[in-house]
Amino acid sequence: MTRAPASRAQESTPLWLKLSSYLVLSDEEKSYLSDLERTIVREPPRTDLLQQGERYRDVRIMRDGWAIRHKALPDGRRQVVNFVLPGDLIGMYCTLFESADHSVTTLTAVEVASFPPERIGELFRSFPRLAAALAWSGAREEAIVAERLLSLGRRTALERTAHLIVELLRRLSIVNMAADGHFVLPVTQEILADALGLSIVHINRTLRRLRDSGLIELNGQRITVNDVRQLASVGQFDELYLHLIRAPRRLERAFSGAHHHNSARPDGEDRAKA
Amino acid sequence: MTRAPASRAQESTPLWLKLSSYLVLSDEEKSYLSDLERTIVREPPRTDLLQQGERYRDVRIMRDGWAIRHKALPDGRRQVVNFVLPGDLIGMYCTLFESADHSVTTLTAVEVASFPPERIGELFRSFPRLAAALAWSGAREEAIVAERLLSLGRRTALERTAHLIVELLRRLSIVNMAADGHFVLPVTQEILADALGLSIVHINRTLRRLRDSGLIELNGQRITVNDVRQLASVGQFDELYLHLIRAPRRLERAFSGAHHHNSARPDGEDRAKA
DNA sequence: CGGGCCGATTAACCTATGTTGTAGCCCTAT
DNA sequence: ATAGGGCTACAACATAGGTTAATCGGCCCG
Repeated sequence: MTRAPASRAQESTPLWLKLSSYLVLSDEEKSYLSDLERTIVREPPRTDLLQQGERYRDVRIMRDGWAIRHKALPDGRRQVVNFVLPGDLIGMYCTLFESADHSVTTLTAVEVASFPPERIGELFRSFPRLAAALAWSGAREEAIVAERLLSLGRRTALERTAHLIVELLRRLSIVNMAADGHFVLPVTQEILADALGLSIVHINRTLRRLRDSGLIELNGQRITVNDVRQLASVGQFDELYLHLIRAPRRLERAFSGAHHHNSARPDGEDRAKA
Repeated sequence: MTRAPASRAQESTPLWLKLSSYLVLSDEEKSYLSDLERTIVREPPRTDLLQQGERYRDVRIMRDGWAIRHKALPDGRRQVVNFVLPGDLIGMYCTLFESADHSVTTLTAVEVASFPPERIGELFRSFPRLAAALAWSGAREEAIVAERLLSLGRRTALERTAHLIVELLRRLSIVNMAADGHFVLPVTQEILADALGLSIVHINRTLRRLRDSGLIELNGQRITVNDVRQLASVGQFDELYLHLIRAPRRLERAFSGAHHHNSARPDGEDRAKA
């Protein structure tokens, strides 16, 4: 996790890790990013970071902890749209709207950075590659929601559940929060049910089936995936939609020339992935 | 709806109509937009404009006709993610990805404009308000998908169906394609089923119930909504998620002063914005 | 030590929705 | 006009998943 190469030893934040999986960014871009994460707030579990119908203010970056993005029907039925993990942005677009159409609620204690939306404009003007990386992150978020739509519409309960577990595993490993198939899932079965469009009882049945078949193990909030490949196949998981591949060449080309790097050797950048 | 104040009388394209519902745009912005729609292609029904897994090229604007954005599982099960209506963009973000994670297929004969992705960069530099309007459009698209997720996860078949009909009615009226509650729905029941995560038989039953209760009428592809209010209430439709309200004041404020309308040249890269 | 609450678990039962199969309609092609 | 394809329609039956309700184990708190 520690990574202090140059004189100015910045930590690698989850957002940085995530964006780095897409574009190799320069030290200058890194320090701008870490400046965006300067203002940090801590919140306890079960706090609303954003409420459906509410007017919106700052953009936020999840640095540590979990949250859910969810929507509710007037009669209380609820759908979890997505999980907000470290490195994810909250309310990136809400500035464009008069009010939010979803809520964001913390599951654990969290650490979030927040900055005023004007800085997005500044970023687009001065750091086009960073801007592209952020746009990528936003587009990926939509792709995840679309894939979940496919799950709810066309996958069975077992498939959906398997699919979600593999997705979380993949997303968490990018930010170094999962190692050899196990991670902490700070989530009640009710929330899983709301994420997968199932009843709480049926999620329970489904998890039992997955456990009985030896595909996963659960001890408290720790989940262990014994055979990722097989679980992925049960869930018809195809990671294409996560777009984990580096930026396409044509895009890199579009930026070369626009990009003024002095310290960031596009080749040398040893990625301290692990 | 006609709006040709200056010498150059351009037609109002659907995209223009849609963006106008969000921001009042200048004539200059309008003519840049219509320049983007210069290259026009016509395609017959059942044509793939984009295929899952395919590498992506140009950004496209739907000018006339209907298409669907859909994803498929290896075994053929399919989910329609969204309907692409006139004024909608296709593959706006796909440039950022190596390959597309969904397909887009025409339902009717269509007319689409297409332009190379580099122009997006140009647009962001020279026409920040237009850029914001496009970003709004993209964000709204995500909001629609999230709302559909809520439908599939938590609404019953009847509710979902009612909800979708009201949504289409609203979206079409923005681009002047629906009048007093009726519009053309160029869609088979199979496609409706794939959009709502239902079987074709059950969609049939559900439409029958809606017809029997007098809420809608169907003659061929023409659908008439007799009582929008009641249909909306059946579907628990709350239009908040369509974000049809004009841009928030704070955003307008951010742009006033930033907006320089006289030089549309791509080099007008002066530090706009506050 | 004893309540009380929250979440997980399971059983028994129920229903919304899926499946299969058949029929009819309305195009268009020949 | 006839045949075939695509779509709608609907009946009969099957089942995945929902509902209700009861139990159990932690954990907090007095």
